[in-house]
Amino acid sequence: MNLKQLSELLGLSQTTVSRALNGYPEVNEATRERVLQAVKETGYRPNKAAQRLATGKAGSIGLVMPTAPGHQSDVHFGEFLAGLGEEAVRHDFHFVIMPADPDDEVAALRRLAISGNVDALFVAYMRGHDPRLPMLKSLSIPYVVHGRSFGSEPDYPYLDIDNEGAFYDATRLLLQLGHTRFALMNGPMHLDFAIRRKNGVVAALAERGLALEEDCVSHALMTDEQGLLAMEQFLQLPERPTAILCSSTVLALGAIRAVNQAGLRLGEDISLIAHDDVLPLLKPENFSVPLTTTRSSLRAAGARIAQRLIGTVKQAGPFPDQELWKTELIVRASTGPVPQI
Amino acid sequence: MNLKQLSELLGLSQTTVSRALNGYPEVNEATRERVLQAVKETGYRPNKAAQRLATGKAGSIGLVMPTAPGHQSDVHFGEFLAGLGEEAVRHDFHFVIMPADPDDEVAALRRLAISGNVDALFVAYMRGHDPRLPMLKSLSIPYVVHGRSFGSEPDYPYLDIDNEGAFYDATRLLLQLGHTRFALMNGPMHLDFAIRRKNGVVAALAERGLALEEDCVSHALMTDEQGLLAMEQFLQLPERPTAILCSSTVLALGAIRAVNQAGLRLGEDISLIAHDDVLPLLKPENFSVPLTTTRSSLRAAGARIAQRLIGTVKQAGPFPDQELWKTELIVRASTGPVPQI
DNA sequence: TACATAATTGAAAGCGCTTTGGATGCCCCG
DNA sequence: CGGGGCATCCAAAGCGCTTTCAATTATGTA
Repeated sequence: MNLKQLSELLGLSQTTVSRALNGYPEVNEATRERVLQAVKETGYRPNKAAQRLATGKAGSIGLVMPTAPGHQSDVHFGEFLAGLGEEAVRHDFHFVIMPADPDDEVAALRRLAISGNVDALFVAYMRGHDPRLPMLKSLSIPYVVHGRSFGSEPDYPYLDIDNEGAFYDATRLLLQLGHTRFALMNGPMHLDFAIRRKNGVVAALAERGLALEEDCVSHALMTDEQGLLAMEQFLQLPERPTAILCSSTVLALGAIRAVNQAGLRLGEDISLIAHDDVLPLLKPENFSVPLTTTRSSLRAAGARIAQRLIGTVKQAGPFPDQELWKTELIVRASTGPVPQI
Repeated sequence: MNLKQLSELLGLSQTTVSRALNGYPEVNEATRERVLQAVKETGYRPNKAAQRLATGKAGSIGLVMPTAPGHQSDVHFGEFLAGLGEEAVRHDFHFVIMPADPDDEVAALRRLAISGNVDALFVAYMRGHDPRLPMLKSLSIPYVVHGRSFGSEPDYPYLDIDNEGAFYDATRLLLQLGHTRFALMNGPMHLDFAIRRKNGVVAALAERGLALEEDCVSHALMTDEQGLLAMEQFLQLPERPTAILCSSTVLALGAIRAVNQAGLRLGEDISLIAHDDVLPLLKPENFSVPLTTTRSSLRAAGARIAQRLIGTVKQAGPFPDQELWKTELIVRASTGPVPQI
């Protein structure tokens, strides 16, 4: 059933039927009723491809999903998508997800943008000097970046959390508790948030004349396995750190295992603060020793970005181009005063 | 830059350019070269919407993502998507994800199918007598179901794991270890896999003349919180179960916390077997007491389903309509002989 | 009553691509 | 030397929708 058939059935022109369906005012209410009724009876649905071709609007936002046979799927991805979806469903928007080899992201994003398949793009996993940025600027499709790109002029639309501030605050708390030996379990070094978090730690330490030693920093994928390995390394250092900053609750999971296996007590021998993306799976308050965290909801960020993206496409008022969300520092039991030796 | 412009630039007809691009044989090799060269220089990309309208092929597979403000995002979803993506990227397929309120899934799926936006559908989270099945059958779009629907004639294309067999085997192992008091921590009761897993347990117990008491079964969302709660319930029963079957490693996470909090030792006082979907985040071998599991990779299932879906769309040979994957029973340290009292 | 104005409806022209059904020119063979 | 066969190429007709421009009818006013 297509528009033509439907309009013939009703004895109307395609024009009128189309207008009736799309809520244009210049159509008689009685006629509109008749059309709506017929739609209900026939189950007619407009062909999206045709609609898109005619209007240029796709009703969809596009994103690239890095994927490859060996590639760890990212727990955060699902949660973020849920946030996007929460908002998208209200506007009858959908997502076009282009899976792409992590090495091919720039090209994949480009293909997606030019395909005409999407109205707007969402971009994440930002790196320093991210090459996608100049490419996006040269295109004329709206986009919002989740995160930022260190080293690039911040003149692109983004939503980010204050990573530097979060880790600065966390470090200060630990300093106030008397800790002096710090370690940082970070995400992959090339990612923007990792750079900023490290800067936050370094800045807070510097205020006390302390430095962050190279062997007290790990950069790794955010899995619990890597957390375990990194913590094991830290625990073997001659000057074992007593304060750990951790870029994810997932890393913390492994780290805590290492702490336990070493016979140490979390919150007493070792203090740990992790960044919490509010993954439903891993609630810091549910850890056997509840975790002190810097918190910012990934899901909320997703919803907000969807709102901006969709709003822009629908030309619903201007949105702030740059947003920087503060994180909350929530103190639980994994932090305590530095142990007396 | 569109086809028309490109062809004018080349002094060729749209027909020829289109053919050159799509690999048709009736075009001079020299001409094809010229076209390809021009494409490279101009950066021309065909408009997907137009292509789709003309061919009816979208190069995409569609899925519905249940989502709502309160709705827990499912850890398994991301992993499954990664599996789909792994295969899709090879064929330049993408996904169209329609977020939908969980109560609106049937309608959402229908909209998605009729939209012309997708070539094939993927369907999951099957329930008993699932209403989506008759709807899908009435449409003429290819689809593959992940899981099955208890109570419906199994004449639809699916890929499922042998849930009943998995839990039957797991239960038998525990029986052999001498356990007689069993409990089952299951997923939501209306979901197909939950029904089958329960059946598996019941069947194995029945062979020994044992029954599964009602208060030894929990049905809940598969989060660690629910795992904790369910286990706490079990531990308070007058005849405390010594053998626990668990539908997910996520549930197990919470369950083990409850076990520890009660001062019991996993693998000694309490034996536990969990089903492992091979989530990268939660490796059973990394639990403080490594978990005995029934294993089946969600990611592999995703990849296989994508393969079938894309293969069907591309008419690349016939695929088996029904596939039932066996699970592996992997014994680790969370199971042991029944404790002597 | 006559005419300007508002309310409805339609015909037809795209949107950018694929594909059918010819054309055109060239080579080869009888 | 004429026509069949082949290699190339093209004009134009859709695919199913939106939207411009124009036509028709109903309404109101002087």
